[in-house]
Amino acid sequence: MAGFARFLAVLRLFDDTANAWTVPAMSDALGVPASTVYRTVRDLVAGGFLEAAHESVYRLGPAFIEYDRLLRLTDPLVSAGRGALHDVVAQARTPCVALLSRLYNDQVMCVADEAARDTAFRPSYERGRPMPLTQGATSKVILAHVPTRQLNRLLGAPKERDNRDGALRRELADIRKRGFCATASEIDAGLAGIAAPVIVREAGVIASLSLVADDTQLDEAQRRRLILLVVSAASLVAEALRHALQPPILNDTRQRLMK
Amino acid sequence: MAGFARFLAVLRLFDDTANAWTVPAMSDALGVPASTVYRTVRDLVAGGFLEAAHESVYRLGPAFIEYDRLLRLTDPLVSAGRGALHDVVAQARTPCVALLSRLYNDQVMCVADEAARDTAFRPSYERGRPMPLTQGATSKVILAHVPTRQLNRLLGAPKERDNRDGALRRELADIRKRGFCATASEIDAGLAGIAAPVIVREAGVIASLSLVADDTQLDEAQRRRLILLVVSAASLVAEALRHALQPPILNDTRQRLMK
DNA sequence: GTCAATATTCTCATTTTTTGAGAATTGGTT
DNA sequence: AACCAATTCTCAAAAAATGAGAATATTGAC
Repeated sequence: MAGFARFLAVLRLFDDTANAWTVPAMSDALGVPASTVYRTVRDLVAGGFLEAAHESVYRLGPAFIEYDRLLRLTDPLVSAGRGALHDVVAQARTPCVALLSRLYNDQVMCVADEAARDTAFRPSYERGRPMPLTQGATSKVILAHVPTRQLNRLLGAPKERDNRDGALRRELADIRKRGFCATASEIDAGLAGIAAPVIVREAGVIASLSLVADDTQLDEAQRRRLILLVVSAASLVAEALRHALQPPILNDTRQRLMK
Repeated sequence: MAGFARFLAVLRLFDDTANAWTVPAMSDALGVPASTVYRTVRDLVAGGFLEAAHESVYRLGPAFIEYDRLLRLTDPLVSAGRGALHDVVAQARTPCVALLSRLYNDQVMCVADEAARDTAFRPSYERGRPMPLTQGATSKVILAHVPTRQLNRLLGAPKERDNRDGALRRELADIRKRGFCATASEIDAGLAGIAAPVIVREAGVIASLSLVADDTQLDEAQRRRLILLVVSAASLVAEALRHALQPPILNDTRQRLMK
C-alpha cells in the first residue's frame, strides 16, 4: 500500500467505536512502520482531516465539517431536496422523519434528513450513515432503479445469487412498476418506511425520498395519503433537479468565456 | 507540488461558488498536466471525496457526509456540547441561535449549532463555515484564551501589529477577566452575540459557546440573563468535557490489554 | 526541578512511485 | 462513419516515499 491508499487506510481506521488512535496503534493495525505513519498523520493533520487530541491520540479533524457544509450548500440533490423534506414532514401531520438517500459504493446513504416536531424516535437511516442495499424501503427503491449491469455487480458474484436473489429481483421489478415501496419493521421494529424514487438519468442521479413513521399509528387511509405525499414530493425533487442541471454553469465554461 | 499536497490542492479548488470542476479546468488552475490530474481525481473518486457528476464534471463526494457524521458522533466537544446548545435555546425564550465554535487553522469555525423554534434569521456563523478570528463575540472569546505564543503567530508578523493590535490585546485581556464577550452588529447587522469560553487545557480544547439574538429585542435585563445563561452553559460543557476525557479509553490501550 | 519513558521528527541510502508527454482508447454526437 | 472531447494507458526519467534507526522533543512521575 502506498500513495493515496495510505491516507485512505488511515482514515478508514476511524469509526463510531474506534474514534481515537495513537500512531503506534495505527502502525500495528496497518502493518506499516511507525515513522511512515507519523508522516502520513502529519499530512492529514496539516489538511485538517485528523487532529491531535491529547496524549498522542488522534481524532478525525474539522476539515470534514467544513467540506460537509460545502456539500450541503452545493450538492444539487441536497439543495433540490431539502425544501421537499421540509414540506413532507409538515404535511404528514404525524411524527415522522423524511430522508433523501442515494447510492454510496455498495451501500445506501442518507444525504439529508428532517424530523417533524415532536418526533420521539430516530430511524436507523440518518444523514451520513451507510445502510444495507437490500433492506428497507429507502434502499430498495434505489436498488430497483439501478441499471441491470450495475445491479449485478452490486448483488455480488453470480454464485451467491440464485437463493434469495430471484425473489429480490421480482420485488424490485414490482417496485419499479408501482413507483414506490412501503415496508414495516424491516429495519427498525415498529417503524414503517415509505419511499419513492428520485431518478434523473441525464445527471446520473439515482436517489430516493422516504418517510419513516410509527407503524402502529397508521391506518390504511393514512398510509395511502403518505404514499401519495412521498411519491409526489419525490417527483417534484426530480423535476427541480432537471431544471437545476439544465444550464450547467461549469467552472470550465466560465474560464473559457473569460479568455 | 506532489504527494498529498496534490490531493489537498484539488479539494481546495472547491468552494461555495466554484463547486463543479472539469479536469482540464483543474489542470489549468493548478498548473499540473491533465494526465496527472486525471490520476489524482481517480483516487479521490475511489475514496468518495470527489464524484463524477455528469459531462465530465466533478463535485465533492459523499465521503465527507459520512465522516461528518462520525465526527458528530464521536467528537468530544460536539457531544459534550450538543445538549447544552439545546438547553440554551430553550431557556433563552427569544428567537436565537446557539453555537459551539473552535479554532480551525487561523480562523474560527462553528462545529455545532441549534436554532430556537421560529428563529427567522440565521447568523453568519454556521456549522462548518470558517469565520474571522478577530471579529464577533464567538471568535474573540476564543482568541482571548489562546496562549500568548500561539496568539502572536495568529495575529501575523510583528510589523502588522502595532496599529489596531494594542487595542485588540487590551480588549482580549478584558474578555478574559470578565469571562464573557457581548457584541452587537459586529458580524451581522442587527444581531447581538454573547459568548463564553469553553476551556479544557488538559485536552487542548479552546472553544466558545455563544448565542446570537436580535439586538433590537433585548433590554438590559434580558441581556444580563442571557449572559448568565451562556456563561453557565459554557462552564457546564467544559465540566462535561473534563469528565468525558477523564477515562481515555484508547484504542491503543484496548489492544494492549487484549494481548 | 530532574529523570525516565514516550512520542515525534530527522537522516539518508535505497527502492518504489509518481510524473509528464503523447499515443491509444473510449463514449457520445453530428 | 467520422469527429470531438474525455479518459486511460505506456514508458522512460525524475522525484518522492520508504523504513531503520538515531536524534530530539514532550510528557508525566516523582
